[in-house]
Amino acid sequence: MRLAELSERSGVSTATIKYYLREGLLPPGRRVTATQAEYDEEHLRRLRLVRALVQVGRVPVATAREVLTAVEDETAGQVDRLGAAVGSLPHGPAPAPADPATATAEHTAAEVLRLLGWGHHPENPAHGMLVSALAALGRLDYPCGTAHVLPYGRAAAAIAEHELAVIEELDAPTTQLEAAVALTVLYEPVLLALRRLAQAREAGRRFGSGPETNDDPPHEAEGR
Amino acid sequence: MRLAELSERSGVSTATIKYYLREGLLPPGRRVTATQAEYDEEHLRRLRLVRALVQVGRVPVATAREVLTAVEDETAGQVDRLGAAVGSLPHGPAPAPADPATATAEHTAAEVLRLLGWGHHPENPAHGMLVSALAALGRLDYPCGTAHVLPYGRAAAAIAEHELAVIEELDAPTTQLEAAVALTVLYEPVLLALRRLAQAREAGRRFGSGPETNDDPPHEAEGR
DNA sequence: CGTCGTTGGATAGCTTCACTATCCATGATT
DNA sequence: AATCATGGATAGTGAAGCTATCCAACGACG
Repeated sequence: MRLAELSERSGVSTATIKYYLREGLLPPGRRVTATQAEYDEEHLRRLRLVRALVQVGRVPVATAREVLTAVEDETAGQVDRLGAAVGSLPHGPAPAPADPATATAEHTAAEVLRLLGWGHHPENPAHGMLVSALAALGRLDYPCGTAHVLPYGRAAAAIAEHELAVIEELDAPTTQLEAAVALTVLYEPVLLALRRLAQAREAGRRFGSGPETNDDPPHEAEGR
Repeated sequence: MRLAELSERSGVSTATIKYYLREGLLPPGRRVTATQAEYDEEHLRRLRLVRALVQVGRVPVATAREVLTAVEDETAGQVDRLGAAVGSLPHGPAPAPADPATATAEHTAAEVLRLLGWGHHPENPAHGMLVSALAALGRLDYPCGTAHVLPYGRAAAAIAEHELAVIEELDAPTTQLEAAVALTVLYEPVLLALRRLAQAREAGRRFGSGPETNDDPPHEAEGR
């Protein structure tokens, strides 16, 4: 298909597709003449993925390129590629080094990780993300001790277990890697949205607002 | 204290503080002469809060103003103010209205909320956030059915329950509201970072990477 | 009292990001 | 052959989040 058709089928303007091509987010099309190129279904899929990462996952364009490059890096093993890809995702500012709040946060983080039985991996960008967020909370005197953070860790463990199970029963390894990254990014807003909805419900329940909703979940079992 | 001291104590440049004053994120100082103003501890605290929301919570400056304004709106009840404040937090693009993927996502969302026994609140911005994320997943043929989303919902419920308990045992009502907003925003990176760490550990465990860490947590029981 | 550095308000400028619009040589279509 | 579409190169746009410059009024000091 031509650029125009790619644009129509994806709902992305040709100007934007050209921009993504320039930025290396999409591989160039198969050159059919000196001035025309041909794109296939794979391009369409990739374009949709990029779009989802950028718009839904709020990943910067430059970062998306890094992430997708890491996924396709043939020279590394699966786990390393996944680590590299997820590691280049946005992870906020680095923690302020010489700050007492940072020191406290480091300590809390280490303690939580120990209690959860995950090792201590300060080289993981997510660790810095955790520490700087805890430091910001500490600086404002908000509760952020081990006991406060642990429930989040337990919830995260449950989620990760579920996610890895889902990923394992997917198709090819390449697809699997891409899927792992896509699910990591695209389920973030799902999780955050559900948390906000849960908060709203819980706040309503506790402080009694407007129309009460049913208190017990009606579910009996889950069916894929 | 003067602007310069406020700057020094917060680590934020005077230029940036002036910018926040202009944007209405900080209330103006007490004017002591025609050309000089005096700031107090409350300003310092507020500045730190703004900084945390903007830098750690990735809340746009304009949005932070709306959120903080809503928190201080004396004309509404607690739950409404909280709803207004959290509702003006960033929530991604609105779901594409005439898209089949959106329709499927709406259905999944409704089903999940039903199974969890939370009502259906399409007016909540978090609901749109949930639907557009699910739609993006669906468009890419990634698993996003009810059974896949439900575990996130359960995790969110556990988290929200913990959070409301924490908020309830805080001080004054005004502080409580501000705390609710701050905790909502500032625990987002905590949760996401822990999820990524949990994923990394789980991936390592399943696909056997590098130095294995202890498999059982050293704690004895969990307190849900 | 005059000088000189400091303060803080106003204004304009800068940088990054994510696109978007224009040009134009070539190629396809009628 | 005449006209329209394609796609690469280049420059421009607008929002966001600061940052730098001016400048009149203060205020501490000699």
